[in-house]
Amino acid sequence: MPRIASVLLPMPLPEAFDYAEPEGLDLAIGDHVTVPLGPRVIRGVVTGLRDGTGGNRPLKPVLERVDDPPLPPGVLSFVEWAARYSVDVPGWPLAMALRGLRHPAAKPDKALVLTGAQPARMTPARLKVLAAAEEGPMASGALAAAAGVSAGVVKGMVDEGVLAVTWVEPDTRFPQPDLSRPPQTLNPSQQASADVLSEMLAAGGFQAALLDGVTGSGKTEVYLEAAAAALAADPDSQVLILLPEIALTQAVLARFEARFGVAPVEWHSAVSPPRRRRAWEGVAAGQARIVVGARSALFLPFRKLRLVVVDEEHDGSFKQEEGFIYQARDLAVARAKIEGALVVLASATPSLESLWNAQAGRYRWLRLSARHGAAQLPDIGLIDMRETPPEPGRWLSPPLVKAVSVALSRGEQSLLFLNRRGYAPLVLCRACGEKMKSPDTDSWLVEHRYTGRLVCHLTGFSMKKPEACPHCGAKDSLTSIGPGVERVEEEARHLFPDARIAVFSSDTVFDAAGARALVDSMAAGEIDILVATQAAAKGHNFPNLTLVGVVDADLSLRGGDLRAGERTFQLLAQAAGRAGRHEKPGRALLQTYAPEHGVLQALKAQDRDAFVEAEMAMRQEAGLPPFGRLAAVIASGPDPVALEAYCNALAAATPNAEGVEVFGPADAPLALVRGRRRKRFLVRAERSVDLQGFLAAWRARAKVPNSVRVVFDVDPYSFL
DNA sequence: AGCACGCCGACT
DNA sequence: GTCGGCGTGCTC
Repeated sequence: MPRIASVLLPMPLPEAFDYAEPEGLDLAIGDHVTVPLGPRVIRGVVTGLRDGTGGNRPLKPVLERVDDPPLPPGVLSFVEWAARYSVDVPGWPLAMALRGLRHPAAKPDKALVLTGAQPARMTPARLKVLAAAEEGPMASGALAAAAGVSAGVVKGMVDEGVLAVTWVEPDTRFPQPDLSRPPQTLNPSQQASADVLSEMLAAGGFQAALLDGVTGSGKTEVYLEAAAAALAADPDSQVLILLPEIALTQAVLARFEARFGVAPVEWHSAVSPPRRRRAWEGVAAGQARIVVGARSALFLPFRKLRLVVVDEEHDGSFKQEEGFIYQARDLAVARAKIEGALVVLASATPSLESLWNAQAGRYRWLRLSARHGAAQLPDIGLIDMRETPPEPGRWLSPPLVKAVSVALSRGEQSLLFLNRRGYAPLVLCRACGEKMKSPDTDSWLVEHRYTGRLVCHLTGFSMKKPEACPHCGAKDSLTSIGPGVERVEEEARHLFPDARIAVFSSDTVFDAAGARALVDSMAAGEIDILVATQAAAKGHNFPNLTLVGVVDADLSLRGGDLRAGERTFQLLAQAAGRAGRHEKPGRALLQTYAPEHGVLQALKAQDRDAFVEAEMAMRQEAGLPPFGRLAAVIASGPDPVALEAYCNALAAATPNAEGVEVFGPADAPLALVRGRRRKRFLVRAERSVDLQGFLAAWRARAKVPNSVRVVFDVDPYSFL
């Protein structure tokens, strides 16, 4: 009976294509093959085999099997799962899974072996060569060096037929971890956590744990012992440690080497293609047993993955925002589930999602107690705006202004954080009290002075700021109420005319390059005061930053960007880490009208549990993650008219679904990227809703015109 | 993603 | 009169 092979190709095709299996090829699932696709020949992977022929339409045949290590079944399931989760084609995650194979396999090396023939004349030098050659095949240079003779001696023996050329496979094996090394000394808290992880490993099957402990509590030692346990339990088991790309430093790798006697296998963007090939093959062969990598290491072809650790699991860089969009922390859990492995999420400031899972008992919650002398949060002060208010029409209170000027006088940097774009969040008429609102929602229009417009951040509606009140007709009566970053910048320039001041928001920074440039400039000390909505997003490290002023702490607690509060907390925790290491102590000042509020008290008291509880309550009330689910749909294109038309069509095609709300289209966070205008929809769904199903149905309903590109982003992280 | 087929401007 | 621009549509 002839067979049909389903072949998945690393391309944006909606599904695997069927090909006829040629007689005698005897394919297996996971095999790499080449297949004809239209006029060309493409590499793909066999994902299914079944009896049959093409039927009415004859199938093209698989051309040949490619001699690369087959993809293990877990990877194929994972690829499929990841595609559905991300509402994207399976070809993209497959392409990620094949990323180690772009470089050709290592070719065999030339080596010399003894033929058994005796040399016509024996010399001391030749004797030494014979002895050295006993060790096995060796390259001629290495043989001469081993024997301590010149290359001429070796060449003479080859000419005489005493040595012959053979080809040997290059030794691409990785050295094995030394599991006989003594474990590290752990404190009781660490030991208890390590013991629990060992028990979980011993129990086997998919399980998840949250390893939760402040900086300095020794999370790394704990998961290193878990790794040792996983490796020792089974000689074929493999361990994957995921780290944020920036954390993959030599110092971190050295800790692994110190524990296991060998360097771990590295996998990140800076690894060269030949090394990637080697790592990929080592992982596929089950021979690379400890892999330390960035998020894309998740797609490696592990055969017997027993432990996955996501260190700094709260870190925003685990969210891949371009190309194939995914959240590596979430996919790590999925991969572990597929492989029946233990997944450990580790952080000093866990994401609310993970804490929620821990609270619900889905993740085993391991809390490490702080070590003596561990870094504390920075000195956090609350400024009661009722007691020390700013001057009318100003937003920086006297204590904060003083702190900034002290930092300036010491040559240190300040960050003024206000999570609000534009100049003023509200414009109203002094004469009649009318608030300027968006026509189709009830939300306030935000004044932008850079552009002179009033903008609705939810729907994208915008209008020129009118001269007269549209309601009562009074002239020059429109007043800007409240601060945005533009207004705080204006005030800072007024207060500190000589300081170097920059603004970081999506209105001043349009693309990744701009963001990079501004962050670098800040890190290099070229900015004294950074007014920012966004800079805290990805945990940048500014060594000379000693003052963080939160202009409106109440705002970041009220919502807007759902992770604002979390990031504020993480920012402060990060400043704390520095305060412990530098001679300059970090300091945070939070301006608030409600210093008695639970979240602020929790921050001031450095009580994370109280902070989390309050934050959870707010998310729950707003139906935001983890209590509800979010997705963004971003459409972009060079032609604003075509883009607008497509967005309208997409809006009209919104499937009807219970428990799902769709907002937009509005201008996207980065409204202009490389000449392409961007629009965004936001989708909010209840947890019970099949969000991916909804999005897939929606995506299928509107044909995308050529000039427009659409991206579906499940669980988005960028909001500004 | 590639690559072909398909209809409208400046050139050996 | 042709060569070629890249718009759109398909690839088992």
